[in-house]
Amino acid sequence: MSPVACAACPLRKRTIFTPFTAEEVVFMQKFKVGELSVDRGTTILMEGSNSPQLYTVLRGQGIRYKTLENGRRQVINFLFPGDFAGLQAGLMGEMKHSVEASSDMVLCVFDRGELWQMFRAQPGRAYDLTWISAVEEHFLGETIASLGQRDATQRVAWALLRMYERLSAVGLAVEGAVPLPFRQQDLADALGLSLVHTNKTLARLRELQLLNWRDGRLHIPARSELAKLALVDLEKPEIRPLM
Amino acid sequence: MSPVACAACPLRKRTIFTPFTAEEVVFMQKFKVGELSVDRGTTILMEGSNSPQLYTVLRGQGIRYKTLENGRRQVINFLFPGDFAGLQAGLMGEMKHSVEASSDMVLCVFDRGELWQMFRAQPGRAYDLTWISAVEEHFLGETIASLGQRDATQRVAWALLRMYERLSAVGLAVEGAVPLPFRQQDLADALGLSLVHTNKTLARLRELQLLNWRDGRLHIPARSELAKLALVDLEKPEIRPLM
DNA sequence: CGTGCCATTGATTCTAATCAATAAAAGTGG
DNA sequence: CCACTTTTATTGATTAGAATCAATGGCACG
Repeated sequence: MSPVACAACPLRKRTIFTPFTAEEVVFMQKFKVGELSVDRGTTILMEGSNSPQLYTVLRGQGIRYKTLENGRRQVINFLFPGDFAGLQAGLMGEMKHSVEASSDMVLCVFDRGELWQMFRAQPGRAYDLTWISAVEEHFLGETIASLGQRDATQRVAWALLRMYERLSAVGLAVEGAVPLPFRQQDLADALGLSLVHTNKTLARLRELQLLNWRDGRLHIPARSELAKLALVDLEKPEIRPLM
Repeated sequence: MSPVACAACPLRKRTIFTPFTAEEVVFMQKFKVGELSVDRGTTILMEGSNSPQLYTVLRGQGIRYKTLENGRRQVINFLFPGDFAGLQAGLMGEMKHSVEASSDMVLCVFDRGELWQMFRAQPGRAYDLTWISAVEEHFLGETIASLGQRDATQRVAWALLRMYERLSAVGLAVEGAVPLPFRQQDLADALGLSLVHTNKTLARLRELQLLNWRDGRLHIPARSELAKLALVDLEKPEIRPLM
């Protein structure tokens, strides 16, 4: 498929993203050096590597994870359309986690070498990038709070509700369901739970009619019920910039 | 005490921080609008508030935490000399966590209104700010991995070792010990453990002669032993900018 | 000298991990 | 297209690590 022009970017229309000026669209079009299409299962960025590229997810979903000395894997978070990846390598010289595609994906590719130029010539875009980073920090803080303070049921409810809301915000909800290509093992590794316990917890939430995740689709019949259980405030979604 | 001139900043000499150019020192001196001295126990930033100020910790230590719907508290991380605070309010309009002083503290104060000016006039400093944010993201990712994949003993060892290294890097180690003003409850809330279990875990690590935290001082007799237990790679410290 | 905060220790309970086995799908190669 | 392997999901039985409950001691402070 031919690359999506920034002027016609389907994500930019979504209200969770802050608007671009015409000038910014022009700049981003220059900044964008191409598109990367990968199959499900592909490693896009590798922990410890020093990728020359930065990415914005255009289509598909993935995971960010890191591996500990003892071999255990922690999924840091999930990657959805509109998410930015590769900043760590861009600024700190190497990735501190890996990124893998959980479905087929398409990513906008930016040249890391141009990053400094962006800071000089486009302070507005630089500001937005910092903002993106601050939003990311915020979400990681939420995750820490979940792992530290929520029990298994609340954690699973919290994670799936969050993903449901995020995917809805980029227009992927169809009849109360969103596509969710992850494995139960991925969720377990994200929440610090064993696979077995995650499975049993999902079964319980399904019994309670609070959610139904099967065949790669997540159905949530009653958002607010699930939100109550998950101790989530169904606030208006966090508005943030898109890169 | 009279304010510290940026030119004479004691932190800037530390090798964990990237060097400033002479021009940057001049700019920071203008950007710095004053100093804030607070007593132990003071709330510096409040979750949900929209502070007009940004801070860099000059002296003392604190905690960042958030409170869940169920009243439980999660300590997101600890604040040490050189750490930057308030960016979330600066960019997203409100703080997503609170910041409290765990010892008496002195902070450099910057005017949030000047932030945008910094992005326009000092792309290098803007770049550094994004870098700081990326480093923060990295550490939060590490924390997530700890909460998700390490058991109680490893978590306590990991956290205390990390704090020891960080405090050493800013010159606070004296005879194998660093000042650590936190309560056991703070550590418990940071690691997602109960106070009782944290206390018992500390006692066990003390028996093993791996660490000794008492009277506000943390002694670590054999760093590498503790690192092995904590599954920590005693790499060279992460170099990062100072704001 | 009482009150409150923080640290410590023992006893008990329970959530989630581990172990084990099977079922259901999805690829793979001849 | 069908045997065969691999991956992913499900369920039951047992164990273990950490939470909760409960009580005490040491200190600082008004």
